[in-house]
Amino acid sequence: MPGRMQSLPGFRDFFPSDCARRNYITGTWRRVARSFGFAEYDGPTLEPLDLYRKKNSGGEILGQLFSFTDRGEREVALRPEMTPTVARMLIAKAREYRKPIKWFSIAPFFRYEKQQSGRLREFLQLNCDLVGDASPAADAEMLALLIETMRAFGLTAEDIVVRVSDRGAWMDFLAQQGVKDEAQAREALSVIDKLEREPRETLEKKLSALGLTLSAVEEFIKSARPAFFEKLSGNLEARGLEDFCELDLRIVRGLAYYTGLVFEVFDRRQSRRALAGGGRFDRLLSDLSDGKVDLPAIGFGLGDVVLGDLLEDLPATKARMAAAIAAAQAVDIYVVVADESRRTEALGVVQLLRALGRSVDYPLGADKVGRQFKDADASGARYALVVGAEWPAMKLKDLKARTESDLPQESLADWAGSLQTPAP
RNA sequence: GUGGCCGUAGCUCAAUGGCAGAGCCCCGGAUUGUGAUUCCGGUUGUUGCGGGUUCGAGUCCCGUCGGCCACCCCA
Repeated sequence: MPGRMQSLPGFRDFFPSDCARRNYITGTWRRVARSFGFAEYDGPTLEPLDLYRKKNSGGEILGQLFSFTDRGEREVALRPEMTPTVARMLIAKAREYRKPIKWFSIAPFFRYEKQQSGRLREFLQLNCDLVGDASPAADAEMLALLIETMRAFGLTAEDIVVRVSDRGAWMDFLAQQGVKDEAQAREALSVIDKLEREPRETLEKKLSALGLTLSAVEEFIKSARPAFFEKLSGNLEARGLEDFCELDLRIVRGLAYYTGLVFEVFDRRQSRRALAGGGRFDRLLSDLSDGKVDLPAIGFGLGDVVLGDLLEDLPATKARMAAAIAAAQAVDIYVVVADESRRTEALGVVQLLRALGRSVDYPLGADKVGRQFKDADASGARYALVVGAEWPAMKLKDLKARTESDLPQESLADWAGSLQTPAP
């Protein structure tokens, strides 16, 4: 195959079944976010490169940008994350919205990195942010939104875990240990972030350079119980969601702008990349607006790639997804034209059913009835409506129950109106 | 970006250095008013691409592109 005919590495074609799968995921995201009273927003796919050069993003993301110079000599980049965009939007119009501001977006993002399991160069992400409320209740609400989003796919507390940590507790600990400088604290957190990945000697060496010891760090992780966690647990317990959350101070996250609560969602069974991550960024808006807008905020991102892999791997979530995809691709009714001389009447039936909101398919040409029933079956239709010699009556066949009855023309609209519309 | 494994039909895969195959899918028929399961027939192709070794390469070698995995980091 000629190279130009292939999609670029890390980019996906969405054939109808892939599109149905994608819509299942994004539709579920949207439904749950709206159920929490969040409003959908979006921003440009292409942004000025400077938006990511400022200190708000982590350093690593700069090296992963799809960037180029446009025809107007502007340096631009495809967005690698939503937070800088939503921060700009919030700073521009923070005063127009009652607080707390609860916004979500579902959008494609781009990162130039070598693709592998769970990582592509273009991916979708749900971003949810709650702005203008620094209370633990706001933290709990965001965690509940994240958990409910996962639950909506059929995931349980046995499948996934939200590992919760607190950068504030870490900063207190570091200050207590004599790490006062902010740059040093950030350096220490990046070492702590690698606690499970690097050999002990390397960690010891890096920590001692900062005036810390590995044993003190490990003791803190083991025994510290930040006060906020009890409130969080209580709040989630009231919703029956406490089993999803665990305190795990090993989570610190790479991005520089996080200030307090941070969290990541993991598969409990397999070692997999994080499904979602987020945290509190109470100073970001102030920093970016030079103090003009000073609002606390908490948010998270949930990507479609690792989540999709997990949903495929678990039998229960896979079956649920397959059913949703089949339903999304099916039509409600297939009209069988059993007698070509009744095609005019059949088209009238099709037109009426569609006007009543049903999805309807039918043969464009004079196919044999057997062929039409095969097509009806393949279309996923629950019902076949046979228009033929008995007109103005029709035969109505329930393709699932394999039963058949008569349907007079005058009853058609009532019947169509009585059909159950499956939940989206 | 660095390293390892892999690349055969639309899909899943087979073929000791010796005639490129099977199943699924798709198309047609058995069946001119009844679909899940049957039976028959048909198209699957520059073996990712380019070079090399060889009488002969899907198979061995080199390069390249693509995929998977690890590192890095993260959704």
